[in-house]
Order: sequence, then C-alpha cells, then structure tokens
Amino acid sequence: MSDLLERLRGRGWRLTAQRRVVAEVLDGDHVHYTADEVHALASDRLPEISRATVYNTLGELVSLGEVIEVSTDGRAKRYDPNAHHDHQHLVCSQCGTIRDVHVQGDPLSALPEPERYGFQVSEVTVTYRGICPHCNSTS
Amino acid sequence: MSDLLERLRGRGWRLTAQRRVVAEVLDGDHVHYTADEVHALASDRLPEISRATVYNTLGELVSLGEVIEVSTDGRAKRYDPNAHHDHQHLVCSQCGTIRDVHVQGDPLSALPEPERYGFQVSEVTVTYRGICPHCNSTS
DNA sequence: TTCTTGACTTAGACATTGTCCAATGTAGGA
DNA sequence: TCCTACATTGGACAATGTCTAAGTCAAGAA
Repeated sequence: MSDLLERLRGRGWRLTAQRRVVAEVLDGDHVHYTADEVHALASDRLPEISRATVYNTLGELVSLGEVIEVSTDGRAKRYDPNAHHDHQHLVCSQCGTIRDVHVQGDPLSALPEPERYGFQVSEVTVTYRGICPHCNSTS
Repeated sequence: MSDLLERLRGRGWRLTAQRRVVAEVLDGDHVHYTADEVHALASDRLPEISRATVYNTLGELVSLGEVIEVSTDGRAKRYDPNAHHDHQHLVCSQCGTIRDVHVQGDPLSALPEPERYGFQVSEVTVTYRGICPHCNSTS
C-alpha cells in the first residue's frame, strides 16, 4: 500500500491528503467499489473531499495501471485495485457481489486467427455469472 | 424476422406499430445499436414513437431472450439480436465497433470447481479488445 | 361491424452516474 | 519562506435510463 504511494510519487504524483485517502480506501483484497462508494468511504476520513476529486483520482489510478475499471452491469463502474495479478470476475446475478477468479489457460488463445478479422487483439475480459451461495440459500 | 414477430405474438404480445418498428430496426447481422440509436432509426419510420416505448420494448425483448444486452464500455448498453447463436464480442478500443466472434471450446469449463466458491455458475461472457483494421490504418 | 377493456404508448419529470469549469487552495522545489 | 504549477472544490451540465398519469388502441366478444 505504501508501496503504491511510493510508486505514484516516483511517477511525479503530487501527494495530497485526498489522493492518499482514496488510495487507502482501495487497499485490500476483493475490493470492487463504485466511485460513489469510494467517495462515501473517503468522506469518513476526510469529510470535505469532493466527488470530482474522487473521479479524477480514480481516473488517474486507472491510467497509471494501478487500478482496473470493471463494468459488470450497465450501472456504475467499479474499481479493482488487484491490477498486478491477472484475473477474471465472477458476479452474482442477484446481489451483484463480485469475486476475483483465476481461469485455466489463456482466454486470448481461444480466439482463432480467422475470428480476429484483422484486429490487433490485445486484451480479453471474462465475466462469469451465477448465483452466490448466500443468495442461493435465502431464496 | 417475421418469425420473430410470430414468436412474440405466440407469447401473448400485443402487436403494435411501435413494437414492429423496433423489431425491424434490430433485424440483421452484426447489429449492436444503443437504445438511442434504435430510437433514432425507429423514428425514421414512425416519427412519433417515444423513448420510453423503445426502452420498454428492448427490455421485453431481452426478458424474452430474443435480444441480448451488451455493455462493453461503461456507456450506453447495446442490443444484439443474435441471441440464438452462442457467440462472444470483439471490440475496437478506439472506435467502439463490435463484431460477433466464436471461440474454441466452452469458456465455462475454463473455470475450475475450486474457483467457483459455491456459486451456481450459469453464464459467461468473453469480450476481446483490440484495434480494428480501419483504426489501425488511419493512425 | 362495433364495443369493451386491459394492455400499450406518450411526454415529461425525475434519478443515477459521470464530466467540466472557474475560482480557490496547497505541495514541494527554489 | 515564497512561488507557482498542479490539485481541489462546488455546482452546473451531460448522458443514459426509469417512472407515472393520462390518453390510445389491438384484438377478442357480441
């Protein structure tokens, strides 16, 4: 975590209280907050932080490759700090919970050359959907 | 296409001019319009059709499994009438163009049991991203 | 054919999520 | 300590989607 702040400073980031708080909120495993959730959590520690700053900071973290933007439904994007370990997502169709998962093999290789239509394919995201144990037991 | 209208009528759909026009707009291969695009195209044929009706009709077509909802970016959802042939999507990261593609093997089987965390996994979407030939040549 | 009725459509208000801008504040180097 | 370029703020605005009350109409009944 302090690693992250150090890396960012190394890249010329000016280290402000707001940015520090946003980075702290995103620290942890299986974190997939929306921008509004990040803003709410950040406000707990720094009440005067503005929405615009949260959006700006999240955008920068994404540009720098420190955080991944995930949009599983058509709703608000979510931000995933687990950017340095290749992974995919498993989403509960009912409650929306997200888990990071790891697949066998490289999904990129499943797309044959003739199915690439001349694209320079560089990235693939796989999203699994189903019912989580909790929703399954309470329905 | 008239197949579609017949199927829908069979399911108790009341056949209105508005629904017919929306269904016609969605007819074809490699169609991935946003709701607003559908509305614009439908308005060409039926100027007084309202946005709400387009949203309603698209929602119904999705519920009935006749159309698939695709959200490749965090922007507007797109509607894909190619619902009866299993396929995935290839998206140009620059211009947003979408192509239907077919992968080798079943992506569902790439997720091992211990990586399912008790979920009843039922669905998987794979989205490939890259630069399309057109954007590649003009950049 | 005409009538009837419940489903459908409409316009516009409203909600959610995200972006932009001008004014103000401040981190960090000189 | 002072400067200044960069960061933050609040609020207006934009894009997309949802909801509601009132009016309209498709299709079965008579």
